[in-house]
Amino acid sequence: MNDLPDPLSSAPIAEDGDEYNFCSTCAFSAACLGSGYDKSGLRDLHVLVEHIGPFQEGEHLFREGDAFTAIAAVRAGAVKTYVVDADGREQVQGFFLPGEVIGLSAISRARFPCNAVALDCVHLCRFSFPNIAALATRMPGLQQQLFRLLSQDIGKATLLAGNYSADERMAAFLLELSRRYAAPGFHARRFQLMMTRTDIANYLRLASETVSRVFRRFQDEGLISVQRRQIELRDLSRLEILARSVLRQ
Amino acid sequence: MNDLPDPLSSAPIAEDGDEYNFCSTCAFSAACLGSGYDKSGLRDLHVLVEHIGPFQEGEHLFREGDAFTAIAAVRAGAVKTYVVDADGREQVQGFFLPGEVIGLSAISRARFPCNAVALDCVHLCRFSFPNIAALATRMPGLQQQLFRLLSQDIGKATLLAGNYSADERMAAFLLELSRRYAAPGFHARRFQLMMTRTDIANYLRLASETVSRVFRRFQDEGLISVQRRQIELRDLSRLEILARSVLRQ
DNA sequence: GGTGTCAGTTGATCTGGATCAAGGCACAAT
DNA sequence: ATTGTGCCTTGATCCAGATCAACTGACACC
Repeated sequence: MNDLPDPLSSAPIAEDGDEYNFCSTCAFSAACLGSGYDKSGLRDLHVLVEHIGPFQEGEHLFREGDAFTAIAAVRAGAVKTYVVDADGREQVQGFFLPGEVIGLSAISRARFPCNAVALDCVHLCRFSFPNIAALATRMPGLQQQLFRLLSQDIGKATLLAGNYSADERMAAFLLELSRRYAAPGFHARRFQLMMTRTDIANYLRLASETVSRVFRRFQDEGLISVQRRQIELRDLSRLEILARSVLRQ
Repeated sequence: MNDLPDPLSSAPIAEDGDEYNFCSTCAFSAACLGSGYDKSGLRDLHVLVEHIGPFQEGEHLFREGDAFTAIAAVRAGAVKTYVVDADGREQVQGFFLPGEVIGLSAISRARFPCNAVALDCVHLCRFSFPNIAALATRMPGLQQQLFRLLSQDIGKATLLAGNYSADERMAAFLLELSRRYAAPGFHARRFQLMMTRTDIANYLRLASETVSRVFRRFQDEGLISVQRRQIELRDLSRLEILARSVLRQ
């Protein structure tokens, strides 16, 4: 098993006698706790958070074309976003782990450009976008955080756009997952894949058979150990060499 | 030749006796002219614009790793952004035409994640990012516009991440160029490619030979007519059918 | 225990596009 | 005119990864 920090635990923030319970995975906590925040803004942010869920495995959080009203941070569980192309093939656009923010790509057209589905039991922190944008005008730290998150997603999308081999993609994918699991305190080298081989394949633009074969070869070469969905990264430095073109540093 | 609107012309904006000269291609004009803007904000935005250039063909606007201090809208000319991967191969990330904004992907790390080079004679409108962000706290319309632009770029990057054939990619590329040329008033169906076949290939993750062959085949099939870098789209509806999976609507 | 189902594996074959190789074409410098 | 020198085209061959097909293994339900 993964060693999991309790994903639903909250971090109480004492402030002048008031106390706000931000969930520990909320992506905006940092912005709010940053220096120079507006005290009443902190209260407002707390008020406009809505804890929603649980969503069961397979349940949709939103669908392509739905009106966009809110972004959401994952509190617990994992989410897959995808579109279905003209020929009915699924293109996976991304996976979202605890602490990560979903929905930023919907801002520009005010509609969700993709579907989002729970890969296991998912809890979210929901933020009305008009409200959080209004609040951001009073909290420069929050505005900065939003700009940062949006900008990060551009970079993330650019990664898998590159022209890379199956091995490079897979190594980058595993290291990326590792980094992102480690961020909120999960184990960096042993983790549970929450998606099917087919999902991974659709994300990396490979066939699922190729995913199987690369896993097998990586295991035979001592890079990883994989058993069903349990992954252990056994040779980070060789994985990093494989992934260096994709991850660029 | 393309029929070009004068790219350096300015749109004078009369406002209570004051008059500001925003260049006609400046991507923020719209935000500033939207309802509910702050009058002094308009003045401030005007002040923080810096018209820079010209950059000659081949000259770099910035390089990977450079400190990020400003975003820029293209006033005239075309820009290519790219990275060079571990094996020395160039990966083209995007092309920027008049009216489009460069540098948004640099916000999150405060450094440019790529190189930008002029493809012909380029003029820019430069906006200090700290200043424009500060101004955005007073002009909700400007903040919205920034969010929109950032969000749009996520979608743009997601497009070419998909798993598409050479024909689909090329058709989508041509239609996308057409749409983007048309936006600031250029001819939508006849235009000049400003980049080499190799650039297009690196952008679409193809070999330049493949780009040549697809052009030739598209021409033989009556979809386009191409002569050196002069392109004419001759059958938009068939191109749209080819591109429908990529462009998704 | 049987049997359905879905996820994953493994092997055999096929193919889209890459790579390799050889010219061609437009334009600049001598 | 001659000789570059990029850029582009065209043809021949190759190969990474897709596709097709058969099978396995885990788990749920009767």
